[in-house]
Formats: sequence, structure tokens, C-alpha cells
Amino acid sequence: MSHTLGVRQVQKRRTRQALLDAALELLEEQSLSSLGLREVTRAVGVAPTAFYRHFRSTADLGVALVEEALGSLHPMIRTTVSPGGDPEERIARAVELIASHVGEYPSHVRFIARERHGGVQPVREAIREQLARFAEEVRAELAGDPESAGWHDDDLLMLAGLYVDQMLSTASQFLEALEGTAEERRRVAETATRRLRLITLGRRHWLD
Amino acid sequence: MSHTLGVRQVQKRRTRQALLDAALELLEEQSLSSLGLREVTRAVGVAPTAFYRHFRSTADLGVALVEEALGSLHPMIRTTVSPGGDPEERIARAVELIASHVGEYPSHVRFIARERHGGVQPVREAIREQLARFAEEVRAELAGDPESAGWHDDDLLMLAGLYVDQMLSTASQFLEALEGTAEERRRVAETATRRLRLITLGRRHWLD
DNA sequence: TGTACATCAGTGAACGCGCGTTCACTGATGTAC
DNA sequence: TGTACATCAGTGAACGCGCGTTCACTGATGTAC
Repeated sequence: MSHTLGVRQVQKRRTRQALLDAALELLEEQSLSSLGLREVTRAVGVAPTAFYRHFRSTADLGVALVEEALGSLHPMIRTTVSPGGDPEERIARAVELIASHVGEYPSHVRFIARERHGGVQPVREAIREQLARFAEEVRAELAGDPESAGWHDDDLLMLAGLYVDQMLSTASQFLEALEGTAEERRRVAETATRRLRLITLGRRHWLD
Repeated sequence: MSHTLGVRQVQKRRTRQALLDAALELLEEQSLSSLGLREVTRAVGVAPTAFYRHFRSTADLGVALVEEALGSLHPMIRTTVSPGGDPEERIARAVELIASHVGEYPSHVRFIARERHGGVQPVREAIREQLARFAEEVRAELAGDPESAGWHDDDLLMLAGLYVDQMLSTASQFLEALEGTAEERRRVAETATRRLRLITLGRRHWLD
């Protein structure tokens, strides 16, 4: 008994991934709610009917894309917020991490920003769930920080949500600046850094 | 010479408004990029070709909806942030104002949240411009606050952007809770209040 | 006030096109013996 | 190892449908005299 997949399953996975990749590229310039199944299969070079061997609908494909875009992000989020070190250094590290993630996976970031409030309910729901998980993970991480002594769990979750919102907002601003100048991107990083500094100050004086 | 419009112009405006209203309702459950011109005219009860007497395309209609949704909001934003009074009272007032606006114009709020990162470039651009104006107005208002003495203009704009982002985020959370229980809405208001409190604390200690 | 002409918001037929979905199929891969 | 049958990812024709856009039109409203 081996974990090796048969030729058939390998090929099926390949086609499925090709559909996801093609869809993501098409979604650079449109919303999921206007993405056509035939567009996607045409881009991959398979018959339209092949689509149904992998997804029930484009909404279903969208949910799969949410997993692809956000599923792998959990470990990264965790390390970003993890306590220890100079606060100013931690902020710089977080902003750089966001910038490099946007640079590496721009289509994923765009997809999430676009569909978070988009017109396809199951996809919105899937994103909402993943972001709630992020917030919970950040809360758990913050809870381990000595600076959080005396904080209510409610307030930690509030702060975690603020951080997650801020990450998404920053990511979306980096995305807009991606085709601009290096100077624009520097300004986005600078503003994001100051916002985090201000939030950190508020955090420090929360229990005053 | 009077400002009275002729019968023809009055009727034309009525049809145009009916198209905008119908589109906004259809956009409750889909994105602009999948909205069809025929859907809109069908909902109004005019011939598809009548659409072209008012808009070049659905994207053009979308830009008009941005003006309708955000254009009238400027005075409100101004008063919300205007200085004076107990900070805690100001925060409560702001959160209530957002809640009541979402309750009164849910479709407008949903439209802006959805299309801010949506698939139609001219609409995204129109929203971006209006939000930049909001941020600039908030900055100007903050500049008049004695608490802002010693602040750089850059930092005031950073804070203004944070407030605008926060308003939108809160509005979108109220929207999600709109079909939920009163308890859910209370929790959204509570979390929004605490977030603003934390930001206010950060603001107070910015120059420490 | 009345008349003759101009304007133009809305009409309705027509067009070519791409859509999502169905269906029976093919032929390579997998499995039982 | 070889054979006979089962599985199933991908095919290709066909369907009915709604789309955006064009065009010449109609008839109420507006304007000049």
C-alpha cells in the first residue's frame, strides 16, 4: 500500500489545478459573478463539459480558490504577530511580510479583496470564515504576550480583528501601488507602519 | 427665465432615476460586472434601447451610483469627526450615525463595499477618489482640533485614512448584521466603539 | 393665440453571439482473477 | 504475466436562451414666428 497516486488521479489533479490557475488569471480583470465556465475551459484548452468533472459551478471553483489563497496563510499570520523583540522591529517585519506576499501572490490577494464583499454568497461566506479563523489565531497569539496581562478576551479579539483588517487594507493598498512607482510603494509601507505604530500605542495604554 | 424644467426633462430625469433605483436593487445580489442592461430596463418597464438615452454602459451607470451613494455623505462625515465634547460621547455618536446610515441606505452601503475592489475599473476609480476626498476632509477637520497641535500633516492624513477605513469596515459589519438579531447589531456597535477607543488612545499618546 | 417645423425620449424588430447544461460517446487507466 | 471487464476524465454535438447593439420609427414636447 503506497501513497502514490495513479496516473489517472495525477492527471485529474493537473487539470483541476489548470482550471483554478486559469480562473485566477481571468479574475484579475473581472469579478467571479461574471466569470463564465466556458471562458475558463477555453483558457485551459479542454472541452466546456470537462469543467463539471471538477466543480459544480464557478461559485464552487471560487470556494476552492479561497482555500488556495488563504489556507496556506495561517502559519505566516501566526509568526507575524508572535510576541518578542522590539515593537518597532515587529511592525517593520509585518509590513515587509505583507509587501512580499502581495508581490508574490498578487492575484490571490486581489481575488480575496474583490470577493470579500462580492456578489457570490458561498465565496463571501468562505472568506468570512477564514478571516474569523485568522482573528482567532491572532487573539490566541496575543494572549501569550506578557503585554496582554489583565486584558479581557473580548478586547484581545477586538484588537486581533483590527490587526486582520489592517493587514487586508495594507495588502490592498500595496496591490494598487504594484503597477506604480517604487516611491508609491514606499509611501504605502510608510503609512501602514505609522498606522500600526498608532494602534500599538493605543494597545499599550488600553489599561491606563 | 425660470429654473423650471420642461415636461420632457422632468420625465427624462424620472426614467434615469428609475434605472438607477432598479439597478441598485438588482445589485443587492450580484456585482456590477455581471449586471445586464436588459435586466435593468426590464425591471423598470422600458425598452432595452431606452437605456442608451441615459448611460453609455452599465459601468457608466455604476459611476453615477457612486456619486449618489457617496456624494451626499460629505457633510455627515464632517460633523462626525468635528472636534469638541467628550471623546467617549463623540465615539458613541459616530457609531450611532454609521448604524443609522446603514439602516437607512443599506443598498448604497453594500454597493460601495462590493465595488470598492470590484471588477469594473472606472467604478473602482470613482470610489477611490471619493474616499480620498473623505480622508482629506477628515484631515482638515482634525487639523482644527486642539488635540492635533504639534502633529505633522502627514500623520493627520494617516489618522484620517484610518478613521475612514474604520467607518467603512464598521458599516460593512452592520450590513452583515442587518438581517441578524438586535444582539448581533449591539455586538457590532460594541466592537466598533472599542476599536475607536483604542485608536483614540493611540492618538492621545502619539507625541509622547 | 395659432401654426409649422424641430427635437428627442422611448419603441420594437432584428442581428449575431456566447452562454450553461444535457447526453451518449471514447479510449486510456484500473482491477479481478 | 495475460486476459476480460469496469471505471471514469475528457469529448463534441446539440439545445434553447438572453445578451448588447443597430436601426429606422413615432409621437409628444419644445420653439420660432
